[in-house]
Amino acid sequence: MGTEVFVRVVGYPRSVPELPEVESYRRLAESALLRTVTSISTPDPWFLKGGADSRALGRSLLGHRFVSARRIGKLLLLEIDSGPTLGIRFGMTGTLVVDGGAGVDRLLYAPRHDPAWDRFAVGFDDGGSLVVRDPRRLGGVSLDPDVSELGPDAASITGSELAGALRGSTAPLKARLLDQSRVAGIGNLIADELLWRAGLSPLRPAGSITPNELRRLQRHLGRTIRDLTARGGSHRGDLMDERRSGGRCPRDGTELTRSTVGGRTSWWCPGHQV
DNA sequence: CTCGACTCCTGTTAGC
DNA sequence: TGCTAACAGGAGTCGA
Repeated sequence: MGTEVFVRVVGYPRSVPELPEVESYRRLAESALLRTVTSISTPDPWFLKGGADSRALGRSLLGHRFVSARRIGKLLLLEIDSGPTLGIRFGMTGTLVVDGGAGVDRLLYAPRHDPAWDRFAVGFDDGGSLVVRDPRRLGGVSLDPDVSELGPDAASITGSELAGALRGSTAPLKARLLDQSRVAGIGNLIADELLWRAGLSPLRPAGSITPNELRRLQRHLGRTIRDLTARGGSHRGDLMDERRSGGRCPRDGTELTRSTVGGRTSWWCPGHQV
């Protein structure tokens, strides 16, 4: 290969690890199953959470194999053949890299691959590797992460579970949907896309959602996650390109409103989201 | 218990 | 053109 084609990535990196991204990491991680770990790299102590220091990780991983890759919300769980389970959170900018290929979005931060962004890695006896790459260090790895605080997974939540997650709450609807202890897996981009599709204002008190609206929300939640997963990421929503100052509703042309809800920037259509 | 505000982190970008 | 401050957001903590 003589010429390196240098593709400049324009704009803010848009592929934030929400449910679709982590699900694709999970599938990728399946290619790392049943391979014996012979080395680990933990260059960033900050990235090791819940007391999972280098020594504990080495003891749990060296000579062992991952036997299953599960996901709850945005948490990836790699079960080890014996002992604790490895938990991986990707924060805002994390990606999973197995055997040198990028996980979900090769363009995220590509082509720059600062080696310092590799916060955690295991090497296999066949020469391959599993690497967690996270420029902004908001992710982390842990052993036996506490999953009891996570709500039902957004991809498979039932209507009654969703109703229970919203019932009686005075918090804004979107804030409740972003609360991982209520529903696991919804991030800021999916929340905006979902509420736009369902025609619901992010500011509505969660407990004010009527049974009809709840059914609509439930239906659009499943569809939105399926759509975005099929399209390749949470940034592929119909609303995405308009999430900016001066952006207009793709449905009715109304200028979008920007609000801060649950501490997150929210773009929504005051015309049809009520 | 619930909920909002604040904090962590650092690459990117808007604005001077 | 170069610099700086604001911004992005998942998750944990804290206080009202």
